[in-house]
Amino acid sequence: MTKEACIPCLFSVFRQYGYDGATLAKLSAATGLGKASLYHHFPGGKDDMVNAVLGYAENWLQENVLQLLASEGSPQERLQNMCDRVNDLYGGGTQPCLLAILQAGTGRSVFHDDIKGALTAWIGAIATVLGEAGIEPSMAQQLSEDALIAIQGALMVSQALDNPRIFQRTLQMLPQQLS
Amino acid sequence: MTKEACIPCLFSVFRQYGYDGATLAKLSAATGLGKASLYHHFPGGKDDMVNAVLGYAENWLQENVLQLLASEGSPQERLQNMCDRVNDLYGGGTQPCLLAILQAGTGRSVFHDDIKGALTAWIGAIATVLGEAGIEPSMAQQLSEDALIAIQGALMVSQALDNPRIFQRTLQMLPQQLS
DNA sequence: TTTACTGTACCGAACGTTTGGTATAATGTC
DNA sequence: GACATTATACCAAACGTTCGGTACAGTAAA
Repeated sequence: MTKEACIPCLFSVFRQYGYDGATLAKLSAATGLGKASLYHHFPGGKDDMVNAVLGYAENWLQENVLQLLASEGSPQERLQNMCDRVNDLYGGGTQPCLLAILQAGTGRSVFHDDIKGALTAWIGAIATVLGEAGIEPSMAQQLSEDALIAIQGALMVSQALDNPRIFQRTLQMLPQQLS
Repeated sequence: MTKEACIPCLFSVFRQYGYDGATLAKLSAATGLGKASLYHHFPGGKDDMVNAVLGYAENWLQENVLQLLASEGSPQERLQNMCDRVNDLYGGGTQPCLLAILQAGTGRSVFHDDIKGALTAWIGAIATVLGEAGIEPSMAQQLSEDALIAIQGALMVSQALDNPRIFQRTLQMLPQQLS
């Protein structure tokens, strides 16, 4: 098990249990590595692992969402493609958001800047697409924020109500709602 | 310090740090009570405290939101009043949501039914108002879900971006967006 | 004297972390 | 090719700390 290969395992534990809930025992079981082996790859401990997982998530976002938003095709097509990727990312509304669970609560603020940066980049990428669709910048910014509000809110409500359809419906309405 | 009086203190700790992050040391410091005193009032330990805090929150919701939605006045007025209360509840977008932080992550599911019930009641109360405004039931239900999606999503995005204005703007647009 | 409540001391268990060391494969040296 | 050395990946066990929780003596009020 190489370091790169075990990061997705750590990712799934952190996004399911959050920082405090993700114990070394769970992380060890998920990766198949002993605690000491985890410390071999991540000398900084849990914080080091979270940083690696956040980098992994940001990289995924960059390659699967941001690049796609900046690619060819009509704005409507690109937004629709983004929704498809987002649906995969969150398991059709059944999987929590890593950024959301690490952000939850104002208590821990160590990873706040990372989360803020990732969300800002995401919103900016959508705003650029909307700008290319002829929407004025301030309105494009606001609509992009609304898009992420809808995604994150629908994720929370869907999981609280045990109803992934709410999330899927929200994603489905998103492209036309943005124009 | 009576039992009732210390519940708001427990509330603020749980909604700031979540279940795992709310240690007995923090709960003791916030209430000014020793551990023995906390266990005198809440023999069931942390779970007991969370249940009390959830009951407190549900009661607050009932008296400050649901009753208001079912009161007199035009639908628009009642929805506007709800938004004002919600703005207070979440400190203008600076305070996390207890339900959201306890719901975060699929790991812990002990309080899931409580959270689901509270959210369902809230959505139902909004849907009733929209019904009285002449909106057909299925559409009213969907719009009400969208309202909670907007509230919860805006709360998360606002706090991640350090920008409470996003939350306030969302709340401000909510009444007209529902009709 | 009874009842309600609280502070102190304490417990076992679980926590994140460190230590000491093994197995293996690659690298340098003769 | 044979051998010593180094680097990497890994683990069992233990470390000190903090966790949630308990036992008990003491205080205050009725």
